[in-house]
Amino acid sequence: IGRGEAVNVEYVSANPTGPMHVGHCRGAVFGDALANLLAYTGFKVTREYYINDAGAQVDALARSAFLRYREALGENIGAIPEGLYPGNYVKPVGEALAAEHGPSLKQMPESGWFAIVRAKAVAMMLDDIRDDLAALNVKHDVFFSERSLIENGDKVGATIEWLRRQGHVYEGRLPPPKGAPIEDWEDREQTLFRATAFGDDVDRPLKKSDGGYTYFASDIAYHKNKFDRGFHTMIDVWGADHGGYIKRMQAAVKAISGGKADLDVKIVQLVKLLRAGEPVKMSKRAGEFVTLREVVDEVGRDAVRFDMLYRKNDAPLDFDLAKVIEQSRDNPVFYVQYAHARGQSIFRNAREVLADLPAGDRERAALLTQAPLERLEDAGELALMRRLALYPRLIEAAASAHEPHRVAFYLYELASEFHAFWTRGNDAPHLRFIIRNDPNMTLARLALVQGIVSVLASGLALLGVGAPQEMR
RNA sequence: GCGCCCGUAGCUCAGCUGGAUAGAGCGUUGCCCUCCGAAGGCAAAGGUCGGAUGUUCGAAUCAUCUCGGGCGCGCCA
Repeated sequence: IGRGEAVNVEYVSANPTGPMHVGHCRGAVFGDALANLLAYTGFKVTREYYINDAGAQVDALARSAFLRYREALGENIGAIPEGLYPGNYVKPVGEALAAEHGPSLKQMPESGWFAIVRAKAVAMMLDDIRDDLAALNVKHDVFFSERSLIENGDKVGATIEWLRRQGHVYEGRLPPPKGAPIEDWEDREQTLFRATAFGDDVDRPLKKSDGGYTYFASDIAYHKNKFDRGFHTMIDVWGADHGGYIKRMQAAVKAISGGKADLDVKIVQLVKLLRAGEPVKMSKRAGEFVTLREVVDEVGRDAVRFDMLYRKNDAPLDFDLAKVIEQSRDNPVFYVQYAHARGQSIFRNAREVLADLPAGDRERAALLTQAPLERLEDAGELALMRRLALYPRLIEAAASAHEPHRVAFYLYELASEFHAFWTRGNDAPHLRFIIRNDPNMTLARLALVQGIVSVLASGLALLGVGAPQEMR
């Protein structure tokens, strides 16, 4: 269905100010699975990570790193001040700076060391993030730096001027917000994007009172950059707290593309982390939080990925560390993987009846295309075949709706029907997959199993979840 | 006040973009292994799809309104 159309999928919005925490992994997994799905259905997908390395937060990181640097040189720095990052993960940055520069940075004024320290800190944080993403099996093609939009020739300013020439930017005043009262509200003339002309509720500011660009302004420039690179279909994956930002970004994409590009924004809701039903406590104040890595190390990436995808993206999600490693039916990951392993075990055992059954996946599948499928007449077999036949349409629907969770549910249902039919072999031996005195029937059943195993493996691969040969 | 998301069985959630008596897991009740395929399976009970109007031959699905919950609402990203 994609017909080679270029699609840009942007996901993971972790600031490069620390390791990824659990809150990030849902968007990461969702975006990754969606990208898989689109690539599988014929789109030319570019997976993109937008690095928010231009705001005040990375400045705070730089100051935190500088303190750790002085600490690494033997200074007693005391408590990390409010507003900076107190976490221990900043220490290696300080140590690296000390090893690289010795005491020389300390002798400089802030204007001298600041850019150096910030660049080093961001680079090291980004390395951590890449490792975290790899642990989750999440891939990106492009890491795009927000800062690069400003420093390599002011692309943000250029975009604003471009929009101004189109009549979409003007200097004006905004009414004060209706919601929570703002303490230091001052009515001032500012640079505004005419978002209301494209369906938004109010025009949006592009410059801060200190003269810098708003985040929105650089985001417009970024999306214009995507459009200029040839993307007419863009998908952004954001956290729930950014919901109010959708309209203005869609308005901006319309404006910068002259209506030619389309932006779909997928919001992933919050993940509540539980252990056996009890909320997992985290103390942000101490700079401690549950990192993505801790969770992956504890329950494995298959469980994290499947569980995150076994729910609509716009519904909140409870993630129970104890439940996802349970080996039972109420754990969907296990249940689906078990079905795949069961199918594989049939192939292993079938050699007792069909000694010349090829061991290779491909060879066996080729042989089974000759199987006498007309002998599959039982209601359970027919149901399974019907289910298998739905797979291509299910994939298309999931891809065009941008809803990977449909794949997860489908796999669960397929696994369920497979387990049910398997169990009927207990009471009705003629329904077993391997029939000792009837190699032809065995062949037909193996063909059915081949279909099931192939579809399970295919679907699991789209979700980025492993399809094991046997359960341990 | 405004915008967006959600509301389906006791609980957690699906519902294939409008189609037939609304589904699954958990929980409850009752079953299926002396051994060979029980990490599994079968069955029962349980729902005015938050509510109201409307569109339609037909609505959990679309529209309007309403109630309840979540998120957001210059110069944070």
